Amino acid sequence: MAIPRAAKTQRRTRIQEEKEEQILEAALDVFSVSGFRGSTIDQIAEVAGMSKPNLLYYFRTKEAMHRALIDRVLFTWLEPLRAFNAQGNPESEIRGYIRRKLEMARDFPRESRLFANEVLQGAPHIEDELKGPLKELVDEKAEVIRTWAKAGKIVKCDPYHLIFSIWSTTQHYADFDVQVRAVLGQGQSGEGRFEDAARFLEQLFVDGLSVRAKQPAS
Amino acid sequence: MAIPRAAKTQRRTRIQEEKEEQILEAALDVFSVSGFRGSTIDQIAEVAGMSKPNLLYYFRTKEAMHRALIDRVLFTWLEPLRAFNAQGNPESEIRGYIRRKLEMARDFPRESRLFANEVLQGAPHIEDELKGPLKELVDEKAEVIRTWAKAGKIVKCDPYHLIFSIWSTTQHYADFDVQVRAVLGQGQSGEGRFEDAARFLEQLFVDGLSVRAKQPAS
DNA sequence: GGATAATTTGACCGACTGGTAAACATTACA
DNA sequence: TGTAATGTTTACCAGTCGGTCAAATTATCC
Repeated sequence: MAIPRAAKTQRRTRIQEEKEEQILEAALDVFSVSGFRGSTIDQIAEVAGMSKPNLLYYFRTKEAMHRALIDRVLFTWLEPLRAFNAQGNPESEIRGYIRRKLEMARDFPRESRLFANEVLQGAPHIEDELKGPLKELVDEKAEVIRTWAKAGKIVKCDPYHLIFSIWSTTQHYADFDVQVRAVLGQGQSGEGRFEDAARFLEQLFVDGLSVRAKQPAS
Repeated sequence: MAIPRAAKTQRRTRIQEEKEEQILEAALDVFSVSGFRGSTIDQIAEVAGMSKPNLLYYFRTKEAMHRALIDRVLFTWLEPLRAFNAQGNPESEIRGYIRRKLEMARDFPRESRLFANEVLQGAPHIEDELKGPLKELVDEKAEVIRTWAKAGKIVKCDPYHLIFSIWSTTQHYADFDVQVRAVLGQGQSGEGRFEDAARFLEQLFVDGLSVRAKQPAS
């Protein structure tokens, strides 16, 4: 009898490990483009090169595949914000955060789009994660930024909206990639656009928010 | 015989006008949440309070409904950018553009999400519009910004990425509304968040990019 | 090599999908 | 008021959906 699905002895066989990886890879391809409702198990099966019942042997439902993907992505997606260091230099911390987020948009666009699709459609599967772990992490880092501002190390601004704007500007290059390419045209659509973006965002956020280049009140 | 669907005499009856409006309103509700593939005609019919065949009497296919919506939204969505005036004062033009975009995110979030869903999923229905009219408009306005920078009225920066960052930061409040609310928590989730966002974005873009508050090279 | 467990598949199910046909109801207008 | 055009609905269709099942195949371990 076959019951497994990562049950019984907790230990997963080599095949289980490989196949689950293979399935999640395919699921990421499909979910990141069509969202949960718009994706079908058949599509994922075809991309994964396996039969549909075989997918359902490893993940009981379509929702279980999505869930597994989301959990994995959510964790790595917050890594850059977690690395945000209160003891560091404000300017280089912000610069580093932007750089890392932009690199993730470049190197893991599917993960970004999966997340964007989910939030865009009302986050029906991850509302708890947003209100819990995410909010706590942002609250913590916002406090750091506020402290820097109070100490005069950085211009005074709303830390939450600062974080939102860093999220949106960087993820834009993954989520709205088609639009960015269309507007930039054939010329600048190579990977050079990420370097241009990095330069611009650094100028906008770092130069714009650092205190040293500013007068107290114009 | 019934053939109409806005054919024959071009002139649309009162009923046609009303019903088509009613359908598009419902379609916007549904498409903006689930995207094209994830939405069903039955859902739209239920929201519209009409029978499915009745919808299909006014719009032959699901695609036709989507098309009609996209066309309408695309036009109004670009209005703020079109209003961007080369003769105006750079600072107030940018400020005004941000304000208008933010107001649209607040007042027409469904339209923003419809568009975001479409682009996110690879823009299969609007690629031509992006590469044509949109690109031309952006090219034109980018040239304006570049001129301002050359004349020293504004800090030198990549005009395309400036426009991208205004798009992304403002639309973020419509597209990622659930996330924004979750992070801000019960307290700041009222409409006040748009005022806070406006204040922050103005600070970031206007103060950050204006020349007068900056030293030439720190 | 054989028993046992793990894996894979084809056939299938009921619910739902986009869309059609044709009968029925309503409106506009002479 | 009659009638032709317009608008609406019920019943239906073929294809797809998520998911099940039992049989077949393969890996594992003694």
